[in-house]
Amino acid sequence: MVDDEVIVDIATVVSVLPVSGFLKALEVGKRVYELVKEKGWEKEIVVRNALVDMFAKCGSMAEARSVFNGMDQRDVVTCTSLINAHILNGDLRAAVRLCFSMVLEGVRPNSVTLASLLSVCGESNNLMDGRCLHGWAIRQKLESDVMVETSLIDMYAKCNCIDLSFQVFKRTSKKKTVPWNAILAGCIHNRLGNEAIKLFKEMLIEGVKPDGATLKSFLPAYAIHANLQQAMNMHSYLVRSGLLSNSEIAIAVVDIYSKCGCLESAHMVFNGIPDLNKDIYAWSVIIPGYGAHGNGEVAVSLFTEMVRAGVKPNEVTFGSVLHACSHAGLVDEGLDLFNFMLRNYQISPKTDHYTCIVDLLGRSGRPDEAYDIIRTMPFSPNHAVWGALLGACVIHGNVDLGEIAAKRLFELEPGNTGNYVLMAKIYSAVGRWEDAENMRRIINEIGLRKAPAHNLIQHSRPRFLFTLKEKGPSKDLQELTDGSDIGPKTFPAATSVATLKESFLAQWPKEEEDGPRTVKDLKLISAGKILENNRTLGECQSPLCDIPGGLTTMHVVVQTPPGKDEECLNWYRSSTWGLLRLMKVISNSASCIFII
DNA sequence: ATAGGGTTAG
Repeated sequence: MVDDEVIVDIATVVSVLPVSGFLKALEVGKRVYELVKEKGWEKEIVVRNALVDMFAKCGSMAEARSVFNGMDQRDVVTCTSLINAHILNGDLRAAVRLCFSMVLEGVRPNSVTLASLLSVCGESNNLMDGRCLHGWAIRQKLESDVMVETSLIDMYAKCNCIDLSFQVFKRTSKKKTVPWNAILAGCIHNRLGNEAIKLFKEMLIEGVKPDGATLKSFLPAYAIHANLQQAMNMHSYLVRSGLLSNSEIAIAVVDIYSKCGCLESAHMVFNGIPDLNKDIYAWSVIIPGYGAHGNGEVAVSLFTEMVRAGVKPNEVTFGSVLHACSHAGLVDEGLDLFNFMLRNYQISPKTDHYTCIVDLLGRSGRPDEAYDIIRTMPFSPNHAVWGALLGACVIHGNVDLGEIAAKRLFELEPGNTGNYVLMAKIYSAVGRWEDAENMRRIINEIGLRKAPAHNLIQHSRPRFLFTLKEKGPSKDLQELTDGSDIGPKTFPAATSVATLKESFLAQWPKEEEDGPRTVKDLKLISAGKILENNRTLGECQSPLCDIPGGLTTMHVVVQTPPGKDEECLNWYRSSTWGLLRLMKVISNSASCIFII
């Protein structure tokens, strides 16, 4: 366009900058910046926003910052762009800090801002920050935004709190596809296959149209279930609806048939995928499919086929093919592949790879070599690696190595009686009855102590910052936040409790008479500590609370004049304190608890 | 015409 002397306007540069960002084409972006300066468009906020975003997406934080700092006026897009840049850099703290300074500058975050922050909380399993942001969303009155709801559902599900996802989901309008997709994906993430299938049916009944993402989220439900009849029903639905021509969906079907143990059908669907679309993910479904069912030869030949097709194997693929080898006892193939991985791909083997090799060598009657591998591992072997060696020793009746492995396993998994069982088997096999009896005795002792089994799934119940016992939060809030604190607000950190009480009351406009009269009680979380009358009550674990500049969360009980609760409340809601939330009206005499 | 939620592997 420029070369052809077509007239370029602001819309042109604003359209081309996101493309530069997407392609990480920094040089192009810089040329556009030159053009912008030439034309004198730097004052335009849209243009500068697009520039900030472009530089950030190209990984050039310094230039993004410099454009940002040079702006005399910023809007929510400017800030969100830079927040995303911080997230891209893996710096959530910086992102949140920016979010709060944005509020101080008078720029209100919107659903897009929240969605970005929530999404990173989910990815990093950061439930604490996620909950704080939820609270913040409530106070910003953004919690009913469908985008925020979707992000919340996703965040809670990724933090393994599917119950909270459902609570948010319950409140959505249920008209749009995306929240459904989020809750379906959340169920799958939490391995709730039945629940997902039920929801999918509900979705159809409600008349919500499933899209490609819905099916991609939902199909793994059948892999969890591994019910062949149901799987075939779904398969025929996908054929009839034409959705199977979508390769990603076809790959999901391959996985379903593999999990159902129906490799013939799995392979048939796999063959139906165009070669060009057989990416690393497709191969990573079919190879372990054969591996899991003991057909190592096919798994290895598929692996070879994949490499020949020009798809570069990675850690995962090597893991599956090694597992297939160890499962099928293909010693030479497995060792060859292990060396191939080290030599040709510079992939540093992980614990799973070592487990396979130890298992392979050990079970094929080469336990000494297996032990050599363990000794030369670059990191300390975990229970799986020692377990593979112990298992091999059981097969071959190798007491000495068995004892070495068992000793480590007893330390690593003190509650796992299975290791003692295996050791007892070895002793029995070689006629060391007393030692075997000794193992049996220990197993009983462990049973009596009721030591937690090593493989018990730990439920990740949310830990609360604190709860208000006798004056619990109101029901609707409890439903959403489970009674826990819902997060910090911007407020000077070093303020004393007394000053806070005063300033709280001072918010009420002088000309109004019927305002809150006294602060009955005030609890404060400040700079990571929960304080009451300057005494530390406990640690606040949210990293958001010790952000420089000061963030404070307060619980306040205020005495308001009879009949004036609502009025006082509404005023506080719209006041400069702004981020205020009523927890509970204690009695008719109108004392209230606020969380700020 | 600038920011953007749900979506793949062992």
